[in-house]
Amino acid sequence: MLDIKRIRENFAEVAAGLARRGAELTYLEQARDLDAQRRTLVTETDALKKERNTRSKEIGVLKKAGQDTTEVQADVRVMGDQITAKDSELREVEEALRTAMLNIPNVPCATIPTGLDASGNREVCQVGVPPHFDFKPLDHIEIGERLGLLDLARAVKITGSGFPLMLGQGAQLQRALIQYMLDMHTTQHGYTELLPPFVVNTDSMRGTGQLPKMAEDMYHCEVDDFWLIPTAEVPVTNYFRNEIMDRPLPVYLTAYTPCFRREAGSAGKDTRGILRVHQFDKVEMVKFVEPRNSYAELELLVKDAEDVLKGLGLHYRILELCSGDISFAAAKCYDIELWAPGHNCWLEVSSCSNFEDFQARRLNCRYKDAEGKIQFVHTLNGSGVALPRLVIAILEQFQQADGSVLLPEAIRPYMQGREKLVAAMLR
RNA sequence: GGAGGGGUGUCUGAGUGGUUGAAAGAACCGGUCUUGAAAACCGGCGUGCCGCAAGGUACCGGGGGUUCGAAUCCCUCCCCCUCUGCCA
Repeated sequence: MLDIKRIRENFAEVAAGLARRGAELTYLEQARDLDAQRRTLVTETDALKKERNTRSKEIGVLKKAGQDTTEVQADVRVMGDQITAKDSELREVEEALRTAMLNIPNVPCATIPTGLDASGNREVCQVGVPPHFDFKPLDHIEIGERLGLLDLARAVKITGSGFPLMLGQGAQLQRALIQYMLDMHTTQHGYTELLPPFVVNTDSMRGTGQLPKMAEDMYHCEVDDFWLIPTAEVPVTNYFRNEIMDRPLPVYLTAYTPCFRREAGSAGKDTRGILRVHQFDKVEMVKFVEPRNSYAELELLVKDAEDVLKGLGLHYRILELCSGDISFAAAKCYDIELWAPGHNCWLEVSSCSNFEDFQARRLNCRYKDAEGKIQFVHTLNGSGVALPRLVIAILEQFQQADGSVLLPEAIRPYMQGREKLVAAMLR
C-alpha cells in the first residue's frame, strides 16, 4: 500500500511512477478523491461526536443531581442518529478508499530501467561459463526418466498434471539441496530458520500483496477460508504483522516450504517436465530492515542467492527487471536465471525484491528508530532458490556423455558422498 | 468433537453503564541525591485518524447491536486455558 499522504501531496509524481509500469491510474484517481471526501466527513463527524460526548456527560451530572433529563436526552438522541448516518457514510467511503488503495501497485524505484515487459529488462552480468558438450545435451525430462529421478506419469494419476513426483536419487537430490541452502543461509549469511505453516488466512495474503489481485492464481480452501501459500514469503513476512518490532534491525529469516500455484492463465506454457508446476519446493529469504538501508540490503540479498549457485558451480545470469516487469508490490527486483543447455534457455530460479514500505503498510509492521519514532520497516525477499529449476539446471549442466550426472562437490556430503547420479533400479 | 473458564496498555493486574484512555505495581526514559552505581524521591511514559496549531476523535481480541452515554449489557466470530473424547 502506498502512503495516502504521498498521493495527496505528490499526485503527479506517483502517477508518473505508476505509468512507468503501465498501470491504470483509475484506482489512484479514486483514492485521491475518496481521501478528500473522507477528510471532510471525519471533520464533520468528529465535531458531532464532541458535542454528543459533552452533552451525555451533562446528563450524567444532571441525573446525579436528581434533575429531569428527558428533554436533553431527546436532543442527544437526534444527534446520535445524525452520527450514525454520517458514520455509515464515512464507512462506505473508507471501504472504497481501502479497496482502491489495495489495488494500487508500488511505485517503481526511479533508477530501474523503463519498459513495459520482459524485453526491457537489463542483463547485469553472467557468472561462470556455459558447459561445453561433445554430444547433444538432453533436457531434464529425458535425463530424469533415464536415471529414474522422476515419475510424472504416475503423479498425474495421483493428482493431475503439474504435480511432480520425484523418486529415488531425484527425491534425495532435492532434499539435499534444501538442506544445503538452509545450512548456507543460517551459518554463513546470518538468517534464522523458520518452518512456518503452509496454509494461511486471508489477512496474511493481503498483507504481502497476493490479495486482492492474485486470488485466481492460488488454491483456496473455501470451508476454512484458508489459502495454500504460493511462496514462503507470505507466512514469513507476516510473522511480524501488526507489530512494532521488538528487536534490532535488520532481521533476516529463511524458510523452506512447498509452494502452490494454480498458474491460471499459463495453460499450455512450459508444461513439459518440472519447468512450470503447481507445486514446487523453495527456500526463501526475507529481510526486515531500516528504510535507509533497504537498497544496500537488496544487493546483499542477491549475493546470498548467488552464493548458492556459485557453491554448486552453476552458470547463471542476473537481470535487473524493468518498471513493467516487476511484481505488484515491488519497487525494484533482480531475477537470477540458470542456464539450461538441454532446453537451450535461461530459467528463473530467484527473484530478489525490495518492497520498501509497501508491504509494511499493509502488514502494519513498524519499528522504533534511533530517536524512538515509530516508522514502517522496509521488507525484502528473495528466493534462495527455487528447486525444480535448480534440479533441472544441475541435471542439464552436469550431464555426462555416459548418461550420468556429475554431482557438484558441495552437495556430495548431503548425498552420502555420492559423486554422480546413475541409472538405478527401483527397489 | 463435547463441557467450562478467559481475552484490558511493554508486562503483571484493577475496573459498580456516567469527566476512565482507562487504578495500582513492574519495566523503561529524564531528573534529584551519590565519587560512581544501587536504593530512595520527583517527573515522564500507548497507537491511529482529523487539524498549521490549540485541540478533537477513535481504539480495553475482531465485527455488529442496545443506550442520551459501553472496557462494563446483548449477539456473533476468532484466539487462549482447563477437563474430556477421538487420533497421526
